[in-house]
Amino acid sequence: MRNIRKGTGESRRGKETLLLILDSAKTILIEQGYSKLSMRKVAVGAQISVGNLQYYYPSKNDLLKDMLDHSIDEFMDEFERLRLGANNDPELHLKSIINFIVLDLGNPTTTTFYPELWALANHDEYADKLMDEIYARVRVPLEDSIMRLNPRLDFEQVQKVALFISSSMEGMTMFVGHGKVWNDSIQHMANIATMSFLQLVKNITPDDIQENSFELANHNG
Amino acid sequence: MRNIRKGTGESRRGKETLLLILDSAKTILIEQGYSKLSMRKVAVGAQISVGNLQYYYPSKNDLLKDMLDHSIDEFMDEFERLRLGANNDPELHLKSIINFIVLDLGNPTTTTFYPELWALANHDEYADKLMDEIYARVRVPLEDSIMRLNPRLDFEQVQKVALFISSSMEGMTMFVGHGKVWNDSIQHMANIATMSFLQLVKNITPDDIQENSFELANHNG
DNA sequence: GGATCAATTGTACAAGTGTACTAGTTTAGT
DNA sequence: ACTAAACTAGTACACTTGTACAATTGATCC
Repeated sequence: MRNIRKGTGESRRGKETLLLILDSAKTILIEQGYSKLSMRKVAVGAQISVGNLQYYYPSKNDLLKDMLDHSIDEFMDEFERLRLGANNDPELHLKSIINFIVLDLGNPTTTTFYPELWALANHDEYADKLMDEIYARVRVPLEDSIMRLNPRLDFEQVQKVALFISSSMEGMTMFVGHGKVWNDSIQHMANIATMSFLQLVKNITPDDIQENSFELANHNG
Repeated sequence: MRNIRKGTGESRRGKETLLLILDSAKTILIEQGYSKLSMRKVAVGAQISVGNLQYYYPSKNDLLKDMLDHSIDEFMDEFERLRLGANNDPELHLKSIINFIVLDLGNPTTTTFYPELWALANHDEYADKLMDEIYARVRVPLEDSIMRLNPRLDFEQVQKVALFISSSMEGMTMFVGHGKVWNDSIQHMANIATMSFLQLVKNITPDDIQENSFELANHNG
């Protein structure tokens, strides 16, 4: 709630409407996509008038910002809980993170919200900055596990392996997410991911990363 | 050009305008996102009148369909060329596919077009069907290589490993794509991907995939 | 029991939207 | 040269959009 009009949403009643608004906006984004998200629809969804909506969020952009913040906080809260209950064994910790993230893709909200965010980030500076922040935070526990499992890597290399693992999991969203063709296989995908990432982390050497590109695209056959 | 009005775009001149239209629409989708894509803007971009645009595409939806078809065909043509020049060695073939796809993510068009498509697929049936078709075709050469590199897997398992590899690469789009924070590391990411996927394909067993989920989320510590 | 400010409503407007429709111009075939 | 079809432009309409604004209700405090 950082983008509301100053001195607003401070009473109990005000806070309730604020949540109704954010919930309505999120629901519309998820069910209909950003192109169908309008102030009027949000107002209807929150069962308030357009004027009242504008009292809280003078512009659509202000609403969008807060909605993104709010939606992402919900995920980060859950993720933080997972971090706190971290296992001392880095391998088990890594496994639990992988399982958590991949299975979370099956959540209907996650399945549709994040692709919207990625598309938005290509044209909206705020969404772009927000994305960087979330995924940087998601990578932290990954980096920690990788570092401990493979001391040969320097931090820059650890970062890149963590980035690979994290982005790799995100990519499954469009295929194993809720309602997607391969949704039934989501647990199998989590298994493959676990096995694959663990082997990667244990066996990768600095040379594997730095290795020069071999020219294949041009002279193959 | 399957969704144009019947008996349209058959003269040389007509075909030219058709391409101008599709190009304009694609440019707007990439530069401004789907929410800003309007018939008027497309007409301006193609330097024709709205009326003329409607002559080719009676409805916005018809235009959208053809635009998606057309944009995807461009990628598939390139990809098909890669397939035809396939190496007999399945390992080299796999490597070349990985390198091609990952490095293609750095293409500005790819970077922004595909996230738009993924978001669209969550709310548009046609985009959803189209996505299934593209990625199924991308998976074919992957499945072929995997099958030859690891005969222990049955076809269903091969499919899942191919799906994992394919979706994994797509996930990098938002991080190493054009203009993204990690774009400089795109070749390193391709290296990690190559190393990781190759090890996965060679070493994975049917048991790794089928394995029951271990319960970690609930009782950790 | 006013005073003060948060919360809510309703209306209004300019700009943009998709699309229907009419009337022209250009092109190609005979 | 005539004709039919392909192509192009322009206008019009009903509807949605974001946002500005005035007016009213509600609650809280001294």
